Amino acid sequence: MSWTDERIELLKNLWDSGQSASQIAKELGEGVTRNAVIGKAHRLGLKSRPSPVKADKPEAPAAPKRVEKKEAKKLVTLLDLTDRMCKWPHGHPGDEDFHFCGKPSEPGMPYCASHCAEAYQAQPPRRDRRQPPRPIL
DNA sequence: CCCTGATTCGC
DNA sequence: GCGAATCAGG
Repeated sequence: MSWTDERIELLKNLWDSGQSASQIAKELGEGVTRNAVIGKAHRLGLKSRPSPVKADKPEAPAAPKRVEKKEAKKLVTLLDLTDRMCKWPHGHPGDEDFHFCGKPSEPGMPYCASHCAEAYQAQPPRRDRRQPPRPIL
C-alpha cells in the first residue's frame, strides 16, 4: 500500500485528533506500522505532539506551581479500546462518565493485573452449609 | 513488558 | 519518499 491522498487525509485527521501513532497504524490497517505513520507524519510536517523523549528538561526547579488542578483524564470509551487494553468497566453503561480501565492488559487477558485479580478470585472454600443427611439410626 | 514519538539510513 | 531498526524516555 502507498500513501494515497485518502490515506494521507485519514492520517492527518487521526493524528491531530490525538490518536497515537500505533492506534492510527491499526486503523489504517494492512501492514501499516506505527513507524510508517510516524515517518509519514514527520515528513508531512504534521509533527511533534509531546514526545516522551524530547520532554522538557528546564532544570531550574524554581517553579513550585503545585496547586494546579489535576489534568482532566480522558475517559477510555468503548471506541478507544484495543486488545491489550484492560476492558474493566467503571460506572454504568449509558452514563456520561462510563468508561473502561484502559491500562495495558495482562498478556492474553482482557484485564490488567489488578482487575484480573478482581475478576478471577478463586471461590473461597464453600463449606456445604446444608444440613448433613441425618442417618436414620 | 507495556507504551510513547524521534531519528537514522539503506532501499 | 519510505519505513524497519534503533534510540530514548515513561
